[in-house]
This record gives sequence, structure tokens and C-alpha cells, in this order.
Amino acid sequence: MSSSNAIGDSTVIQQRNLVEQVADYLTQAIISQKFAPGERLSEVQLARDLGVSRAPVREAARLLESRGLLVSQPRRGFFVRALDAAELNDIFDLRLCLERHAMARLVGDFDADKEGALRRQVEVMCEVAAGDNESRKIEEDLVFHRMVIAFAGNRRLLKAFDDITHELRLCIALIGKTHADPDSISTSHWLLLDALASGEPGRCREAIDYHIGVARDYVVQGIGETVA
Amino acid sequence: MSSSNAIGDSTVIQQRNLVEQVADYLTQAIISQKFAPGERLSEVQLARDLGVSRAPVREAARLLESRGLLVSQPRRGFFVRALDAAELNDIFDLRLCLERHAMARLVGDFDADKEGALRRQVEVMCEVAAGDNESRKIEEDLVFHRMVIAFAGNRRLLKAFDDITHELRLCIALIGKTHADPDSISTSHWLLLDALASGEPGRCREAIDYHIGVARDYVVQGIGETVA
DNA sequence: GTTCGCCAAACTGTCGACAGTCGACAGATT
DNA sequence: AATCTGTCGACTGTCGACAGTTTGGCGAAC
Repeated sequence: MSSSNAIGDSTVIQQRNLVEQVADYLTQAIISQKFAPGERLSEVQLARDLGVSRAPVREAARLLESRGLLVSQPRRGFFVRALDAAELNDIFDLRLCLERHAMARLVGDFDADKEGALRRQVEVMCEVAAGDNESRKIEEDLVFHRMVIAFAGNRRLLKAFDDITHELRLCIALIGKTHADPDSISTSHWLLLDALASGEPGRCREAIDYHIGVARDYVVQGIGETVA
Repeated sequence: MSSSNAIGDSTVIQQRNLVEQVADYLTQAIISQKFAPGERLSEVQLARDLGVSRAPVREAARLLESRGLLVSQPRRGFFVRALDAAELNDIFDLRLCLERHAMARLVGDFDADKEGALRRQVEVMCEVAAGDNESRKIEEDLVFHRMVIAFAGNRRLLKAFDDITHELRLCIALIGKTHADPDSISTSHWLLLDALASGEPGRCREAIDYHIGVARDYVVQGIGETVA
């Protein structure tokens, strides 16, 4: 495995699709704010920097466009997606829509296996929350929510969630920090688990509404500070 | 000036790039069953047939992949998406999830303008339902549901709906016919309108659950007959 | 008759190149 | 001084070509 930050250092990269590698590089660069929101990306320059031709760069860019990390203007090229407060609200509203549905579907056939798996994941999140690896916290959080949706049994629903996952990473990265309080994260997720274990759809809905609402308010407030 | 970027009244100079044209061609070919589900598509052959090079064909294929009309296997190429009953169920379940949410959001600020627009669309659907242009029926139906979601005011939600729209067209085309009874279509949509106009979230949910449920059962049953 | 291995054909992944188009800048004009 | 216009540079859209891989068929071995 070669270094992850640069693709075309000195060794030529093989085997894995160039498209995927370029896509990973671009994703990382966008998430880590190496490219500013709204910045224009030149295909030729990217190809030069990464030591590949324009074809894989174009395909990777199109892939990231479909994931909402880039936007393209005809004959002008690709730009890093810039999110405003309204778009952010929409994303979290859609997330709420998907997770509500998943919780409702899941509470119907919740069992010990699923509960155990989710419980272990929350424990992992608690461990990570103590440290200062911010991106790891985000990823483990997303893993939990993805598990909930996966357990709901609708693969197309899971795909829809994966689609907005990249946008979630982007907007969380934009405000530069996760939830301030580590305890609040864990308790919030324990509440989701309790609601599922209770078997009551009403409690599930309350729990997920509260959970997503807090996350949305936090991010929207954060983006407001960033802009202002 | 009334038309600064237009020549004449409605003729806008727009040179559609080859990618879009190829994408449209492929979409039409897939929807109209010109390509069988699961069939492998050769980039070179498509390029030859369409008189273009492989680059636009590849990009168009990638676009259709992101829309769920094609699937790609590394180093093997693109295949026409084949849907089974389970995937079909998942798609309609996700559609229900999205439309429920949109109805709930929309019923909050439903007004005469929106009601009028939706009413006119249903009337268009009634006119079309009398004829035998099947694809037109499907399109006008989708227009109605898209309007509902657009009126809900969440653009990301609308994008999620647009994403599954292509898959909906595909699976409706697979069973080869729309709802048998023209009257049932119109009444079913009038019910949705009445529910929205009533302002009661409960009635909205009932109406959309019934509406999508009927459509799903119809399609799932249809695909069962096709396979069996 | 079946299975394995090899070979040729076709295909995908990637590359470099060309042409048309867009935006910026300098010069001309009012 | 401000605006219009012509030119220039850079970039995207598209193309044809090459290399490595996959595929399907044919023949040999069991």
C-alpha cells in the first residue's frame, strides 16, 4: 500500500482502478478543506498533479458530482460543492425522513442479535469519543446509523442513505468539529437503542426526531457562525 | 428586452453535448426494452452505432449507472439493470417514505395556488388516461407526484425522488402496462388532493399509503407474472 | 464424454492530441 | 471615465490508439 495522500508520487499506481483512487483523493481533499468550497478544479492540472491522464480524472469528478461533492457547469468544469444553510436543512430533513422510516420498519422485527450489534457499536463510539480523532468519531457515528438502516432490510433505502452520507461528511467537515460533549453523543444513541428495544413506534419516532434535530441545529448553527 | 439570450421567441441556442444525447438514447432504449434486462452493452459497438467515440458513451453509461438503469462490473463493462421482486418492493417502499414525508411537510402550508396547480395536473392526467399513449400516462402521473414533492420545499428530497424516478420508469416499463382502469387513476389522485386540502396529516398519510400501496402491488404482481 | 488448458478475438482502462468554446484583458470608441 | 469590441490564452468536449485483461471456443488429455 502506497502513501495515501499522494497518488502519483514516483511509483506508478497499479491494479486498483485509477478512477477510484482519484475519487478517494478528491474526496479526502474536499472533506479536509484542501480545496475551498466553490473552488474551480482544473482537469489538466489535477491530472498533472496526480500523474494520470484526464480520462480517470473526469470519471472520478463525475462520480463525485453524483455524490454531491462537486458540481459541474457545462464547458466550465467542476467546482467544489458549497453548501448554504438552506441546503443543509434540506439534507438533514431528508436524513430524518430516511431514518424515521428505517426505525419504523426495524422496530417491527427487532431482536437480540441486532440489539447486540448496535450496542457494541455504541460502545465503540464511546471509546472513540474519549479521544480527539474527530473524523473517527464522525465515521463511527455514521456506522451506527448505517447499521440501523441496514437492519431495516431495504437495500434501496440504504443506498439513499449512503448517497447523503458523503454530503453529511462534507457539511460536518465544514463546521470543523463534532458535537462538543462526548457524553451527549453516547446518551443520545442509547436513547435510540432503548426506543427500538421498547418496541413502541411512537418512542422510536420521538427518539430519532430529537436525535436528528439536535444534529441539524448544531450543524446549521455551526455553518451560520462560519459564514458570519 | 424580452429575450436577451434567446433567438426569436423560444429558440434558444443550446448545443446539447453528446453525453446527454447518448444518455437519452440509452435511456429510451432501456425503457423501451430494446435492450433486454441483464444484457451486456459494448462500448465500442454503441459508439459505432451512434457514430461517436467511446468517451461520450462511457460518460453516458456512468450517468445511467448512477441513475440505476445500468450496473457496471470492473473490466467487464455495463449491463442493463435487472430488477427482481425484492428490489421492486424496496423501490416502492422508499418512494412511500419520500412521499409520506413530502405530504406531511406540504399539508402544513397548503394553499389555493398549489391546490389549483395540482388540480390542473390531475385534469391533464384524466385527459391522457382516455387515450392509449401509455408512456404519456406514466409521465403525467410522475409529474403530479413530482409537483407534490416540489411543493414540499425540500430540494434535496426532490432530488432523491428524481433519482428513483428513472428506476420507477424502468420497472413500470418492465410490466408493460399502466393501471388497467383509467378511472381508478384519477379517483386515486383526487383522494390525494382532498386529503391535502383537508389539512389533516392523518388523512394525507392514509391517502398516500393507499396510493403507493396499490401501485406497488400492481407492479410487483406484474413482475411476478412476467417472470413466471 | 468430460474436463482442463491454451489461443485468438474482443473489450475495457488509459493515454495523448486536436478543435471548439469560454473568460479575461487590452485597446478602441463615445 | 465608462463601455464596447477584438484578441489571446486556457480549458473542456471529443477523438483515435495502445496495452492489458477477459471471454469464448477449440483441441488435447483423462
